[in-house]
Amino acid sequence: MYNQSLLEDQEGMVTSNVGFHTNNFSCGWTHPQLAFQQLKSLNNPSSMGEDLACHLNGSQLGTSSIQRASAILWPWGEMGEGLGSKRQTGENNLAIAAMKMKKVKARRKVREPRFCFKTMSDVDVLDDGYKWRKYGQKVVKNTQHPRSYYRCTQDNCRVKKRVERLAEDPRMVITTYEGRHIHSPWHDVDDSNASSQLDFIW
DNA sequence: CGGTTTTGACCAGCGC
DNA sequence: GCGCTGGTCAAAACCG
Repeated sequence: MYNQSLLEDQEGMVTSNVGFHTNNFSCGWTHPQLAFQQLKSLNNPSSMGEDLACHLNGSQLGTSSIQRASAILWPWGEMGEGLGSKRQTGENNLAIAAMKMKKVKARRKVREPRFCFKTMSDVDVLDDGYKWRKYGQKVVKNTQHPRSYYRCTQDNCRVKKRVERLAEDPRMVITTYEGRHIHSPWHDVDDSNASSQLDFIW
């Protein structure tokens, strides 16, 4: 059901502001990777490799996990298409950044898949099941909060993520993932039973 | 002592 | 060409 609406809107979207809408789509994701898994299952298998963004609304974030969330989903590559009327929003600051990155990546041949989560949280770094090492921090223009850069600690895994707080609402944390893990989450290593539930790589 | 974080320097892309 | 900006590097500091 959602799959249908996603695809129809995705194809039809040219000028809408934040892509296709599945407002208040409820789900019981407990981790960002599960959210992504859900996202992938909703999407057309042929487009599973596309960059995707996941905007989590009203999530209750404990110290380490998202208990529940509603979501607006949109393909990352289309986020910049209809910025016109919403240029002032935090969502579109993100979209503008995405558009800029798209340009950069278009020049460089390799374009890693990306998607982002926007969550309300006191903590900057969500426990998404993977281990990350911080490799940089940067103050981004027009924001009072620095952006942090992380890399997956696993050998040969080149996944990165950026973490920043929304200027308009510092309670909101934007986590952007880039690339796909070539290994299972650390939680799986600790608990082999969990691997059957989190059996995917992104 | 090994892994992680911090932070200033450096680099590449973009706009003017 | 130049300045601005975002992303990355790498040495030093920090921590368990």
